[in-house]
Amino acid sequence: MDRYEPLKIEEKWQKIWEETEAFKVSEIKDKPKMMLAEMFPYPSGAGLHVGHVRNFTIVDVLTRFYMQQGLNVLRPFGYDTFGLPAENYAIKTGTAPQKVTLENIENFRKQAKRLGYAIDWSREINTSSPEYYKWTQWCFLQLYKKGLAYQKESYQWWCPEDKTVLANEQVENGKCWRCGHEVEKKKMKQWFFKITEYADELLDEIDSLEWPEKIKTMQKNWIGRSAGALIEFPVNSRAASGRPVATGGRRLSSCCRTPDSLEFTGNSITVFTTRPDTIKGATFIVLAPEYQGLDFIVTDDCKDAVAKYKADALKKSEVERQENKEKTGVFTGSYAINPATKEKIPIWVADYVLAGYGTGAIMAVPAMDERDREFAEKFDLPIVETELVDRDLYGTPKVTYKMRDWLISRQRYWGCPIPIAYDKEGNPHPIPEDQLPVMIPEVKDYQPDDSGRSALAKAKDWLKVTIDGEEMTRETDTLDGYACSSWYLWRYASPHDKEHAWNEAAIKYWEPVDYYVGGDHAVAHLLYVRFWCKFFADQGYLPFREPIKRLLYNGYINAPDGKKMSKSKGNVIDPLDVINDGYGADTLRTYEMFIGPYDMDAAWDPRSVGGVYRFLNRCYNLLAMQNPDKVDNSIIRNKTIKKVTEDIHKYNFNTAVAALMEYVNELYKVGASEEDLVVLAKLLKPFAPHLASEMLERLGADDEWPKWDEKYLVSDIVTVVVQINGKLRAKLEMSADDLEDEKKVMEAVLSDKKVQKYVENGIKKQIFVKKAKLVNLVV
RNA sequence: GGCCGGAUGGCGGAAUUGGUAUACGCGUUCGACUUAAAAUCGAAUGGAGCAAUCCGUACGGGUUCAAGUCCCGUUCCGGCUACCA
Repeated sequence: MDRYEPLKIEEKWQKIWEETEAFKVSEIKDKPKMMLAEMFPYPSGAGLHVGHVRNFTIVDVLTRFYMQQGLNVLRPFGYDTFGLPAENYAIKTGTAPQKVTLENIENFRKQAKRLGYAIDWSREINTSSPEYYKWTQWCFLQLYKKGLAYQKESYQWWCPEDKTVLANEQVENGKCWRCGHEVEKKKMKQWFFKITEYADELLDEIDSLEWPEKIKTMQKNWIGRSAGALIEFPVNSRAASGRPVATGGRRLSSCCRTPDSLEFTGNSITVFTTRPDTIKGATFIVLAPEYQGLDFIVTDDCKDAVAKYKADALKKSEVERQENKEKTGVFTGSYAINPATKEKIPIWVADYVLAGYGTGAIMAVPAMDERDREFAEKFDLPIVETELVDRDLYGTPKVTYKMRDWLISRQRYWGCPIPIAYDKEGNPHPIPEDQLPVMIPEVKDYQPDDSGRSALAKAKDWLKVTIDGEEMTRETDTLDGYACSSWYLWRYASPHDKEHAWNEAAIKYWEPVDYYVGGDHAVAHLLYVRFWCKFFADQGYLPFREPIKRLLYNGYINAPDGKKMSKSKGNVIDPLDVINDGYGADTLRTYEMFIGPYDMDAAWDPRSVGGVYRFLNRCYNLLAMQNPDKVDNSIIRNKTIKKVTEDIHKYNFNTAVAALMEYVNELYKVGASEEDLVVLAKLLKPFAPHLASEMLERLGADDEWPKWDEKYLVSDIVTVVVQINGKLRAKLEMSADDLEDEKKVMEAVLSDKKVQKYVENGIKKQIFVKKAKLVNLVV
């Protein structure tokens, strides 16, 4: 008898799939389509991780399931290749990121092929290839043309030692990750995408998506819409009517001469509040340290104190702000007039008010708001209990969002260059579309220089560009990697199109994506793709407004000890080791589907891997144990078809595998007919495609998904459960026909000796539940 | 602090949504095969008890003929978020 040798079988089938381009698809008009994708991976040097395997296998199970059902199924693959690790490696070793990236892709591809995924390899994409990022730049230009890509001064983390801007994740405990110097916030000009333009639509359409509630809620909270009002508080000696009131000893004239902004003259302060009805309780005003008109408001006496407070606040790291919630603040010396009470109320500066939200100014109602009360108590400010007034009396209605515009410029080398150049006056100009892509120049040294700009600034020749006959200097910032992944799903439809980012007809056929699977980026990426989709739909480039119909958010796989796998802990399980140890890819795949519900975290259990291997081994052994005529397994066979089909529809992959195990155990006991085995192989194929293909070949069968026949699922004999006072006391066998007649059921129940013992003293109440095949007697 | 999930044998997890708690797998024990081991196959396996029975889904109440499932309260664990006015 031959033995199950997974590595041999897998090599054979992988070769066949490769040579026949088995999963290459194109648009077929009269066939229903299905498109599935995982969140494409960053191909790190470490190669495939067991987490990738779980993610990719979920996609593959669904892919093969729908293929076997006869749909035209596209399952593409790609690589998200821009990013920090490659750049850091380049800084350390001087190796070009381009080179390292291609090596990593090569390795990743090889490993993915060892897992037998039904990928259309002709559609592979790589975000750092010029053929791809040309179109990322094109997308940027479309947003720029419509005013949705813009520049703005904003406060950024800045390392004074390295003289560079740092991303949030590069700040560790308030210190620069490279040199350890304390970082501070610095005002700098940065590029943004105006995602806030779509805030309402992004929020309102969430409910229409077949996404996990968890993710939907996270996105809703992130967008954070709240309805309130803007209320203007006149400052200092001027009341709303212009009537003079007592001043706080401050010379008004000096502040009103130099306004560079109409809104921040210092004549008034506009606050945002969700509770305009509590205005009578507003006993002071609080401004954010970065409040734009602050200089016009502070009196000379208070100037130094406020300046010091502001400087300290900007130095405060995120961590410090989190750890220390003790209220701090300083008085500006000025007063505002509460328009409702006409009272003079002091204006303070405190970092518990955020510059980026609302107007950066609040009216403090310590009687109603916990934070305001804390502040009032600490600084001995008045707390006035108050009755409510009409919401619209003193303000104008205003909706605000927690979501900010998306900061996209990065001072990094290894990213997609922003296709912009500056004239001599420093005005930005888009690079003409026919000059795309703006290639990433080669440099010798990848370390950012003293200018605080990315290493792109070192490519002196590259910097110069002529547009419409005018000499200009290129932008040296690159795009956030999330920009590259905001449109890749559409590139999959026509990955080699040289004329367009995506082909209209192909998009119309394949998309939106039917299933998207991943375990990360709940808000960032998954919000950005939705934003771009709506934008490009508005420009007429996309025929839908939501890019992803269904989202599956899978859990992580942890180390056997339950902790996160990490190199430093030395608890990483390498999926290629599992395969090469002799278990094979089918065992690995099936195990990761069996490990637990797909959306829950799970700990790797090496011994359970063996259990799945034993199961596949038994499947294989059944081939030699055929018992063609003697057995009739119609009941369990049909039951299993139904269970596995329905479980896959519900993404209950773990119980689908369990059902297959039960089926195999039964066949092992009583023997299997050819039909039993064909069905087994077909149902097994999404999980263990190599073994199933081998079985089907030997059985001479195709892989068409089997259907169950309901007639085998209703049996003639049923078991009726008898409870006494809700406790199980007896089980009776009776014919299904008798079950229809309550009288007959009760007769049978009461003639049972065991039951009789319990009902000697009479029955108070009897309940018969036909659906549950259950009788409950209350005695 | 806020929001959202969880808590079921020695372990990972099932349970048609109120109706036989612990499917399937791991582990453990016993048996078969073997000179032996591994592999494989078979049987048993929530706890207590000789037994009839009793107790069991984090804890305390409640609703119901019937609760892992519904309601109220408590504890613990995980995720996200973090002074958003």
